[in-house]
Amino acid sequence: MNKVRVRFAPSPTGPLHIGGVRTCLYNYLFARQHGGDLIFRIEDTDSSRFVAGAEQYILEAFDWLGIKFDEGVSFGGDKGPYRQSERREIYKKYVGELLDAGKAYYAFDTPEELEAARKETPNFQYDARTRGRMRNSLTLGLDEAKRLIAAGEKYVVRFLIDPGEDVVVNDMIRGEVKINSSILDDKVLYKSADELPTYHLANIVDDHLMEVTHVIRGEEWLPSSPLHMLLYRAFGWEDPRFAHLPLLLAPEGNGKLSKRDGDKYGFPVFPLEWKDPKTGTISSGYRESGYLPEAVVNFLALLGWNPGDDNEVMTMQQLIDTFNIEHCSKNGARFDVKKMLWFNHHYLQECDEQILVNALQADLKANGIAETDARVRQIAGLMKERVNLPKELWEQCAFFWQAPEEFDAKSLKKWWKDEAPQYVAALCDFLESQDDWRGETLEGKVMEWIASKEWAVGKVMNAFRVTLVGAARGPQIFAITDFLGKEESLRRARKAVETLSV
RNA sequence: GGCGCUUUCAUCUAAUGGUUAGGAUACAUGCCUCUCACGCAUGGUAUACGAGUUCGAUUCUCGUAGGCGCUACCA
Repeated sequence: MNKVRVRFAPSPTGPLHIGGVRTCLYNYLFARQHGGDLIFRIEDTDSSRFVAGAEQYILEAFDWLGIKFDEGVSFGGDKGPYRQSERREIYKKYVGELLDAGKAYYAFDTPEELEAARKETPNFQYDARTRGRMRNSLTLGLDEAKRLIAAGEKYVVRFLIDPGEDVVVNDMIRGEVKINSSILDDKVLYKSADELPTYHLANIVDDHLMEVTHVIRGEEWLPSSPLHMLLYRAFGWEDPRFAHLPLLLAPEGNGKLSKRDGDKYGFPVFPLEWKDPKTGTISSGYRESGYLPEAVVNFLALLGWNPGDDNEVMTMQQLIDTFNIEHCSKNGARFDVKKMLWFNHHYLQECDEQILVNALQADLKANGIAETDARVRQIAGLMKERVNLPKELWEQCAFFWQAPEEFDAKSLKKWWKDEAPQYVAALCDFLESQDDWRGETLEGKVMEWIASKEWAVGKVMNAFRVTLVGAARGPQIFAITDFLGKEESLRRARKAVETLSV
């Protein structure tokens, strides 16, 4: 039994899509649970779509998420180089092999000629039926082809596909998928223009040379997997096992999850924030939006797979232990923003509070407030169960630093009834006489006092709360007075009695 | 258009040739309680449709419909 080796092989054309993150996560889980290797390969065979910084971005994203590679670009290994643009000579050799064996041929058709052919023939496909009338080494003859190449004419190498054969792909998730070779066109394997192969050739050669045992990728690759099978066969290589993962779908409506959906529904579709180097457009990222990596990983893992029992909250190690690729669902999964938030809320409760402190400090600074970490930590601990994202903290707890200027209409209607002003005024007088302002002691005193008056606790306390907070919300009231201190608490309460009774 | 994949609550999903079709999120209600939130409890909502096989189908087969993907000198 060979060692399990899988790879994640993105194209550096921009920020990594969250769907790609999930694909990589599944590869990682699969590799880890089998004691195998995860390889990081860069598929930059399309020189025209290369985006600077994308590779670094992808690396940083996985580092943040806690997904570790064993081998590949920036990780080393003895099967490199791991950047396809650095493997030109390797691909040339294998393209030559196919050419020599008559399993591939040179084609000289220009993009314009191909365009014309498509226009002329509906559903034009470069294949057994049409290659005979195109400009290629089959119609021109090999000598003429060689002459054209020597004369510097641009060409591509196409894979010669024999029609009428059923190719069976044995998918670990879907079982046997049968596709007839007639529907495949003579795929371009290599282009002389940039001396690079296309994805199809590079991916087969690399997977073979890097001894990849399992190809776990998105469902969009399923239709071209028979082509890949045929390529393995043409080289006489053993093909790896395949698993085609269901796609991530937009939260509503049609299609797969796209960048637009993120804008539309207000959630990130990228792990990290990305600034487009050309347009300067900024796309939000999970990290910068305040999502915790554990939450993102946990949520993503469950989008298309589940452990078979009722467990949902799982650590990376638990995911590794229970992951089962054959248990993946076959149908596309809609991205549920609400559940993502729920996971984040959950992990926020047990995360390092310094994360919350930092987030809140940033907003305090932005509002010109200087505060010690210790006091901010006190509030963060009080407020975290009320938020899904750290950035919601400030709007939820700004009243700790800013006395209310306006009062929530609904809260007033419910709690600021006729007797309210006199309750609060009397309470203020009582509080004025208290020397021990610590929350715990104050609470007992106040409760006693309210009881002695035979007033309803709720009516008094909520009226008081509204004067302090500006609304009927927030944590335990003596936690608030504790933080505000005697002077500020009384100032707020008295002022509110004044303004609200006018 | 062609080819392929797919179809269980609103969403992610579990399960089985015989179950009251389970869980989670969301939603609603109740409890807790000085409010909000948390937590706890409860509740409603699902096997796309039509045939066939079978004593029995949500499960197996076929068809229909819907969804999705691919159909480039992109990956």
